[in-house]
Amino acid sequence: MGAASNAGSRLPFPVSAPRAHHFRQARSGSMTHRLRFAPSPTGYLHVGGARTALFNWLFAKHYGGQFLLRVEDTDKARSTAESTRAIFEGLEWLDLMWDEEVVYQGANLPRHQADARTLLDENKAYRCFCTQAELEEQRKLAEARGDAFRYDRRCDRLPREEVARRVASGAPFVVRFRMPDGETAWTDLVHGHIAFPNRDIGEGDFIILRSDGTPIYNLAVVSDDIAMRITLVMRGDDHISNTPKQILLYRALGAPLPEFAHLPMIHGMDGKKLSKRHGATAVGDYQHMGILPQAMLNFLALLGWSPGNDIEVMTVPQMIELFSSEGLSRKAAIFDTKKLEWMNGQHLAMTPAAELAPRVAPALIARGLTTETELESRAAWFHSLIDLLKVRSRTIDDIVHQAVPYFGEAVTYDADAVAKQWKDRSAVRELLVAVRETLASIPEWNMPSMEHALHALAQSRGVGNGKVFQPLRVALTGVSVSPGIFDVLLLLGRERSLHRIDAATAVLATNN
RNA sequence: GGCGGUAUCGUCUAGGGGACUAGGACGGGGCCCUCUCAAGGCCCAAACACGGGUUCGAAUCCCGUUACCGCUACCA
Repeated sequence: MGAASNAGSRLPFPVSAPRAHHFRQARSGSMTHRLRFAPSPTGYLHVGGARTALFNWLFAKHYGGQFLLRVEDTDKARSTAESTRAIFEGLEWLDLMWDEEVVYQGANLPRHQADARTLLDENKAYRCFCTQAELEEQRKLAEARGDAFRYDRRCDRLPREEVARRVASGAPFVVRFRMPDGETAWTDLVHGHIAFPNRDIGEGDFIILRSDGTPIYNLAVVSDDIAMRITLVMRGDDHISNTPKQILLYRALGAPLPEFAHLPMIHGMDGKKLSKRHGATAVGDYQHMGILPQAMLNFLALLGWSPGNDIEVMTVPQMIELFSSEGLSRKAAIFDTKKLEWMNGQHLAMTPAAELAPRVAPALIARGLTTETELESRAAWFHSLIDLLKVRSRTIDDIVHQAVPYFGEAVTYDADAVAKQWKDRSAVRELLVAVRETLASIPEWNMPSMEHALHALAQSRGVGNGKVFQPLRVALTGVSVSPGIFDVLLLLGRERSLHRIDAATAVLATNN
């Protein structure tokens, strides 16, 4: 439909009215939203993470508010500086920029400990001296009985003096949060009402502080989200079962509850969670494949969100305009690179050559085909080359590949093209000599002159245009696929075109 | 095992009780355009997981089953 043709301009449709279900409506009003993307730096920026970041960012842009970035580097064993940098680079490439200073969770250790201390002081948490070995034993026992393991609170029953004695003696302990009775529920922006009976939350009184004094994920997250005044926690739905624990922590800490939105996961083509096995899963992989960031964003946005009205190809401003938390889906999506490539082709076609040039040029230069100065001196020519190639490409790499014949003096003849189009070598040679003569004699090197001359030539020989154009195409480019023959002639220019035809006839003169 | 979540063409999805002969897109097949390749246009194949309800009427609401996914750590 009209999506592609309209994508570059204004929105060709009215934005549909909000749906009736109030739980799908984002909180509105004068308050300003604060959202965050909180990756742990244990690898590259994954497409799933990128999509989570995108939705957080879109929400902030559409509804108004801040998009923040927090690096969850509390897992010292797995966190690395390289990963942190890779995440920044991925986000920067996608242009998903954050509004405030990056927060490093590891730097907030004192506050995390203070929050645990508060909970301890208010008797909402207690010290547990059980060792991991003991706990493991209890788990095994529970499993043998066919029961779900739940911590039996034995340390919560320790007399005050005993706890004091053990602490004084330096016995290691963790801090456990005391799970209250009842039920914990919330209204999820994508799932609606979700409730957990408290007795089913995890293994009972969960640990919030390790024996080395560092916080467990759920405490660190809640402490930081409170400190950052986050109003909407939007993250993968693998966190649904963490949410009741976190809600309990907010309440215990006396902090206002944010809203929650749990996004569906992204799976590989086999329906399983995306992993290395599925090939490229890092956004950097796609950057290097020649995918445009706006196409990546567009594709990712459609995985788990739909603007309705059969709209698919959108610019970033259009995505912001159309974004709505009501269009979020609950179903896990499969990452299909075929559609990503198509999407990229759409974006390539609608992106001006001037904007594409800085992405194409480095690859051309790296291949030794040209230099920066040459490209700069022939900017208009370079742009028209890109315009001709972008519509027949799905990635930047495709453009680069197809651009090869337009640089340098010599052409490399593709064996298949030669075999097919230059089958009768002497006849083709004779034809090309005639073509050369015709082109050499046209008054001006422009489209109408060339068209007129070459059509006349074909007609006089009683053959179809293709019979002339295809052998010529091979002579000019070395391949049998290219933009229209007159565009090629124009791109190459009179001198180089004629030279290449001469070179081809010379080659054809030799037997093989 | 327990708890939670999800279920529409192969894939992304529209759908919110009657407008459904279930729409669009990718991919696949065909045709048109045409100097090749793209792009574009047209056409075809292709889905409501299953079983019960509720209702005059269910893809849509309820229950169950099944399947898949997630969580079930002193990981995040």
